[in-house]
Amino acid sequence: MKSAEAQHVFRALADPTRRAIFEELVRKGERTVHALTANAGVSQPAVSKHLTVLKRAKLVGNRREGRENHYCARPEALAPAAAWMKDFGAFWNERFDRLEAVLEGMEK
Amino acid sequence: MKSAEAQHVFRALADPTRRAIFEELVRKGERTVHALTANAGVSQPAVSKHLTVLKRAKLVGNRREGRENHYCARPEALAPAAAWMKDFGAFWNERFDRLEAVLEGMEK
DNA sequence: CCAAACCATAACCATACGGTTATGCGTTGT
DNA sequence: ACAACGCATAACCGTATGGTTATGGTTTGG
Repeated sequence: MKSAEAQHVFRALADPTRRAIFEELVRKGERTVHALTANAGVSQPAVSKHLTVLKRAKLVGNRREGRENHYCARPEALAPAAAWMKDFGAFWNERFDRLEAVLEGMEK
Repeated sequence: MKSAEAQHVFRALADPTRRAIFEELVRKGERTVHALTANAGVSQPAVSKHLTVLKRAKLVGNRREGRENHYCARPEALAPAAAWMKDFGAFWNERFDRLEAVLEGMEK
């Protein structure tokens, strides 16, 4: 099922440091681990571990280039969580019917 | 900031048992702790603790009636998480700009 | 009135989690 | 060649988390 993916996404987003890393990748685009560590407020190994969790949720991708590892955000991976909100967020359904079509496009 | 609320919501949704409880409340409406325990797959105290977490995130409300405690879903509380997705889900913004205006109505 | 029902809290336990420092391995500049 | 860099992994640690059983306080049915 898709809810299995949603689990990884929700779990990944539950940590503020992880969200901050994801946010930086969304705003600034591709980033090396070194660059991310500078703003993360935690050690480099901690950043690496967070990136592993984000990658498991498919929220980030990486591109190895020599000794550098470039990570980028994959916001499409939010889709499972968004789909869950669609199904169980009555508020969402009421006011954002248009979203339905959007999410269907995402499924495939 | 609103992100503080988003933290509680994301944290609450990170656990599958908690999501299941929320789902049941959304689908079946108001429910007692006893009724929720029947389908939760965990003990009654566990359900009570999950409900406490959900309540902290304002995802549920409760109404004491004699010895029974009736809980109900408050899907509006998903809004902070939805807003976060709006801000950092570039995929959505790109292809579904219309969503932005709608979400702004949500903020207030 | 008294036993049973409903629920929350307490006390406890194993494990997961987020963080650290230490290390090691490939890569790169000089 | 080799020192320095970039990153991941290992080893470790304190605390949070999710679960359990035990308990106790109201409330209710008979």
